[in-house]
Amino acid sequence: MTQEAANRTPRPRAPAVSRRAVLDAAARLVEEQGVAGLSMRKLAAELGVAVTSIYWHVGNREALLDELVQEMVHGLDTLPAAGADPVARVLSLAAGLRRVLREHPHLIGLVNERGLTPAMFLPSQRALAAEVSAAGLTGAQAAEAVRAVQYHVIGFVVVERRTDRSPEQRPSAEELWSAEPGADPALARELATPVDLDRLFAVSTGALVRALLGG
Amino acid sequence: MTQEAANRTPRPRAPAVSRRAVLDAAARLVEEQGVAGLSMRKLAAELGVAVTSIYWHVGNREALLDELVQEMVHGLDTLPAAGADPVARVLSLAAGLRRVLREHPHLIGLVNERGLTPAMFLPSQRALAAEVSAAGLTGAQAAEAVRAVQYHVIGFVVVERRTDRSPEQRPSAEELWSAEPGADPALARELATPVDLDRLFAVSTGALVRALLGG
DNA sequence: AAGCCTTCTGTAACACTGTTACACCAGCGG
DNA sequence: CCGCTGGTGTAACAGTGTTACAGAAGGCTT
Repeated sequence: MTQEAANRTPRPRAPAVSRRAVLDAAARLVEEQGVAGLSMRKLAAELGVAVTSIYWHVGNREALLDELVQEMVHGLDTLPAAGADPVARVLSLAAGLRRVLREHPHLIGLVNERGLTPAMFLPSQRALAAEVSAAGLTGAQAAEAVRAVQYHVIGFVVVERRTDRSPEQRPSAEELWSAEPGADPALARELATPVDLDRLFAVSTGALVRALLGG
Repeated sequence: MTQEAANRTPRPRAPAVSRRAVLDAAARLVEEQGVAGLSMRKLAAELGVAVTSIYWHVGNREALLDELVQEMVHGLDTLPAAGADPVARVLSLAAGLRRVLREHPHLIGLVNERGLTPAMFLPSQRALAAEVSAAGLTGAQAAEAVRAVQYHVIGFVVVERRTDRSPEQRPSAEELWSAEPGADPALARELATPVDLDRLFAVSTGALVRALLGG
């Protein structure tokens, strides 16, 4: 009986912090310093309060993160699908999904650790399902197409996010490929170039969707 | 001067632990309990030695993990490509890459945090490049195909690994889709079914590769 | 043989983490 | 006035990575 009790009575004495304030401060900390940067003591200090107050309001760290994730997931809007044909519409959904995921870098990991992945991706899954149906696919084949696109996008974002975060890759792909030309020098030269993630996403997702939808 | 000095002289007094023993014990701990389960004190206790000895031999935790990852990466064999046509050969490479990644669950995260991704994936990238060239692609288009396949496979494995690890998903996809049939009941029924990851991988990768290679 | 120098180990501490047992204070209802 | 409930604070426990420092033991030079 922590938060429920607090909400029932209109507080006897003005509390130093509210559950809302704790959640907001925690969200800010996570956004600034990542999940590892969220410590109960830092949070308490930030709010000018003792640690035990935090615990009283939110239970413990795990519950706090649970709540944060719940709120973030509910804050995600349903994506609009734009375009004339189903392929274009699915691609716009994929691009939108990628954009949303990139805007919430810490979210994917948190969501999966908490077993909320299906809930989080249900809106996009529903939107994808509608477009896949419109493209003429049904049953198992349609389900596979939906999931294939989802896995592809989520996986891509996870990988590209890591590419972003990582500092200078020590033996960089550039050096490695410059050292070993291989059969096709033009290919080696290209692979020695930094990745254009936007383009790579467009190309790979386009290829996948067209193949799946038979466009 | 920790490890280098130790290797120069044939040890004056028989040391209680060797750098090798530390690395092996650490690898075992990581394999059993994950990266978070590797603590310097646990490691020392396991070896019947004080913590400072660990630090003397490997520097610190970060350097220890660095070394572990280096060894694991070097232990990865080059994948063989099997099949008649380029599409089949690329697919066999993709399947092999997935298999290897699944066998080392902790590796991907560690590698990326340490900026070793290009070094780790160079062998598979080279193999993919050869097959893509054999399929007739050149230059930028070939490079995009190589990278698209790589991102797809790595992303898929990351996502499916999380699916595995996560405990019971709280509002499971099954419940969610049973509650909301949508337009195509057969599709909803399929999406309410647990994912067959092997099949999904085969379907999505097959579609992607065929589209990229024009097969 | 004496002394030093390098290698390696141990003790004990610092600062940090999540968490909790416990005391306390203030306002409300009886 | 008394006690109950809501909310806060102090201080501790166990755990983490890391390090300053004290040693011990063998090889080297003098």
